[in-house]
Amino acid sequence: MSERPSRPTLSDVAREAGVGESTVSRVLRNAGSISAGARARVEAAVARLDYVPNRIAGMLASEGSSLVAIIVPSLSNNVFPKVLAGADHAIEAAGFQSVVGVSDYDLDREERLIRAVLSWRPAGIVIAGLEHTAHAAGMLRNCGVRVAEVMDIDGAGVDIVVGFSSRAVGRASARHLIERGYRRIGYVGHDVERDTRAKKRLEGFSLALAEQGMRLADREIVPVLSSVEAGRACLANLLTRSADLDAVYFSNDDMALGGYFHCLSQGIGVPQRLALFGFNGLDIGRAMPQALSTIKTERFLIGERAAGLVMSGAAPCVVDVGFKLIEGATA
Amino acid sequence: MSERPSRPTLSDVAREAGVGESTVSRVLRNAGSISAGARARVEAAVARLDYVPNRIAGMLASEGSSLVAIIVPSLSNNVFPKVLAGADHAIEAAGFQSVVGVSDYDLDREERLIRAVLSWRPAGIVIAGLEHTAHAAGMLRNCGVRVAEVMDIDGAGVDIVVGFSSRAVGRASARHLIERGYRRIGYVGHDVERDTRAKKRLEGFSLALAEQGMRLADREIVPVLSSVEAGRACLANLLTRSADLDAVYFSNDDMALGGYFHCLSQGIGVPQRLALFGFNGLDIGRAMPQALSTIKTERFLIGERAAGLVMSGAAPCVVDVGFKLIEGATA
DNA sequence: TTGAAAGCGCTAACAG
DNA sequence: CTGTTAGCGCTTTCAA
Repeated sequence: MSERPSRPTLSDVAREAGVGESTVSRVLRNAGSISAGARARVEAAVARLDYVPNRIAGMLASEGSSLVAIIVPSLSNNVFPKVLAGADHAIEAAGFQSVVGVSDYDLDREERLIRAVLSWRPAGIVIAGLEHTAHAAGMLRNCGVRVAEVMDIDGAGVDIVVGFSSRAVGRASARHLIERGYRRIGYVGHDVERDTRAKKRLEGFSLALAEQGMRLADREIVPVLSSVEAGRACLANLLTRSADLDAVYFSNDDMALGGYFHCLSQGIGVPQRLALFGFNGLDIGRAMPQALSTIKTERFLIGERAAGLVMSGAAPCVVDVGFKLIEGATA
Repeated sequence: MSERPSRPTLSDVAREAGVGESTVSRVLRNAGSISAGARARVEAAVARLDYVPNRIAGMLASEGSSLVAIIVPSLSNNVFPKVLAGADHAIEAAGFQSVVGVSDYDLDREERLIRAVLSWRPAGIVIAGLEHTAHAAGMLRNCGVRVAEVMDIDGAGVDIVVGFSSRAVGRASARHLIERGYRRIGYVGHDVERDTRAKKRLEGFSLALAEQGMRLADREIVPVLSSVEAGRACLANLLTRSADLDAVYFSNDDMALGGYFHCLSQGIGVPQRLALFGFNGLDIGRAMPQALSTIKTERFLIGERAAGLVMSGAAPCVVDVGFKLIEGATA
């Protein structure tokens, strides 16, 4: 049974430096005013003991958390890692720490995650989307912690909301295709039940078509996460059914890239024979032989802004960061 | 000055339920044995007060952390988000929480992150790579916290190491190309100074060439993060200099995909005229018109294993999860 | 400018 | 099975 040589504590430092505990605490936090001598002695002691403050104790004593929770549905494509990176960037810059949770697009799991992170008494929560279980929404509303819901502004938020309108994205996409003269438009998408933002894009898209007296000619939706492979397979299916489409709207760039690959391998001319339109504005789209026509959003910025707002205690608000239509060569 | 209606505490629950604090603590943690009646009363009180335990206090009291820190260099391509997802999966399953840090491939920043997460007294640290500043390595060694270094086993680890040999990856890649008869092989890569694993792959690759009396015919390296666009531009540059190459080894799949796009747009036949070989085994490679020849690694698994090992208090070890060469259609 | 002391909310002996 | 009682390591009055 060996004694675990537990780390030095603040009172060890105080003893070593020959000062009181509160003095050590003050120099560590740069608070109050300390004499040069005391400060020097404390700093020397800290160095000598290789002291690392225990923020757990600090948080408990001060009631002030310096953790910010980030809850995202997935890390499998580039979208949420970017949001996470942006949020973490702001969080670290503020001297806070990120605690993350991944819900796998499962709202019950998300609820459990919220409960779990709440037990860490975070300074704030950044969470993707506006849709939550009733209970989760209640917790977010009443937990006394600032929350920023990100990536979607189509709906009612609990507190701070930072994102863009998915419905507007869908509408803009449809208008672009219509303007370009496409008339027999199909849709290729992934799990619309779980990815509510993809669903909203499709709603906006359909609405804009309807405004012109048009409608989707056909659609192929697979109940899985988006992926390049899924996009390729889906477009293949769609075209066997509806060979006469002149354009396809994809649920996102990954799916669209898959569709593009299908066209390449089948010798389907893009966009003459078939136009393709995506969503996200991933960098990869710009490097394709033909730049992908898509809509770009600022995911890093959204994460950064959201985290900044929750930490700064801003008033509840809705920040629409907008989006940008990229006229590529595929539509 | 309004009173902040601070959250109910465990002693509130105890009072409400008419039991002692430790009883509440026991039912909350499922520890010891409690009478059905007491348990019921406590549970009712918890529900009535909407009580959320304060794990900050819990950690401080029990000396047992339930945070695990994950430090990665980047979240910009799919590689580390996958590792993170794997680690987080194991961490959540164990009832722990992930705290993350992103070092941006900057070792000084990484050192600061280590110091920061250490102040949270995590149960363990999962960190990418074997290379750290001297000071960071010292902290990892002496902090009394289990650490798992991931994604690389070519070098000396501090404690637990989970990954694969980048040099072996490079060697296997070279052997494959040699076997296939390629003789004028070039290299296209990204920032080798910061991405030490890419550097090790290149070393292994060059070594294997040397064993056959061969050497890289030419190389094009850009001092930026890898990206599809960088890969495309680099290959273009390389080929203007060395038009007679018959194969190119890329620092990873993103770069290789960019190279493939260049070939497509220039009508360069793959692999007849130019063979391409990548690294990572991203899903996208399988959906390309011609499947990308590459080496696949299990990133989710690596994160999961690493987190599992640090949390379970396994003995220091090196776990080589290996890799798999994927014979695609590009080389 | 400094130190002493009282907690922060919880867990972990230790008695009953 | 259950309650009482010390702390965990730090911050924060409050005096000095």
